Amino acid sequence: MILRLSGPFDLDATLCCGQVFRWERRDDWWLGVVGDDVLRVRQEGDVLEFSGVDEVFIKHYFSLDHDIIKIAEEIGKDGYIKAALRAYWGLRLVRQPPWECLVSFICATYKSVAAICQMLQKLSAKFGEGLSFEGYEYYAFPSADRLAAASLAELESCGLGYRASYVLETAIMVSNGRHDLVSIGRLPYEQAKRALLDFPGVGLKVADCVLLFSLEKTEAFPVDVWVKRILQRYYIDHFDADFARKLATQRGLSDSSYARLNAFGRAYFGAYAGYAQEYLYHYERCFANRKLEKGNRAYAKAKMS
DNA sequence: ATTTGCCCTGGTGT
DNA sequence: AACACCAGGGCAA
Repeated sequence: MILRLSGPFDLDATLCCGQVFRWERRDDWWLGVVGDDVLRVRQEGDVLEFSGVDEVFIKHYFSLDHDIIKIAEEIGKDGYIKAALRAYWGLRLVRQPPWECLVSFICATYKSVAAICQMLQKLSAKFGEGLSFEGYEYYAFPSADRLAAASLAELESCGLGYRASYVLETAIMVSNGRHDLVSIGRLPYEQAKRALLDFPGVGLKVADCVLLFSLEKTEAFPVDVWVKRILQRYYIDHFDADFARKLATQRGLSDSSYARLNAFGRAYFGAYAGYAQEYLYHYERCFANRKLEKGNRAYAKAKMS
């Protein structure tokens, strides 16, 4: 099927920016499993070609209803974010199934993206329902019920390490029906965040990722080591000297420091702070780090405000 | 209220 | 080839 895009969209950036882990490239197609559907997509200019699902699904999953131009005007507060917007223009948030998203980011702690992909792949192959699509075998992401019935050893065999018990306990909580992700998603941002913190393995950062990537809280602003670095490099003037020194010296990121950086992101970028976070994050990881030398980075900073 | 050490394991670079 | 090194945090002491 063919869909002519009416707004900016960059499929590659959208799938590579660290929000999803179960898409793979085969030739010039992207293949993914979403819920119980296997689908493939490719983009050529303003034409999106796809199969496996209908147009309504594609528009919803890739957030094609979001007005990127308006969002960019709203979050484009300075030269640095504008450069990121330019570099990956058309990057969009994906509306992921909440359960898979929750497990993904519980598994993501202290792991590289490649390792996260592998853990989720093993989990799906071991516990997920088999789905065949155009001659290949795929697996749906296992339900909470299925994972709740798994043993700790089985989960560990998927490479989860100490995350196995977090996933198991979380699966049991969801499976019991006492913690419903859809209901949590209906709460306002702060309340939904508090509710997510009940799950073992879910701290402030994981909660913000789940809120942003699957519960449609576009104001969520996850702060990981990359975002912390970005804020230190380009936005440090927005914080007092004491806090700046604290950020530079403390090893990880305490809850209070997290809360401050997170609050800044939401106050500064506004209702679509999550979009700002994704553009900044992807830009810093893929573009600024490699292609820009220190001189250019200083240049980018000089262009701010 | 904050800080510190530990958690498992696979990917990546040398 | 084998072997450090460490990664997109959370938790408990």
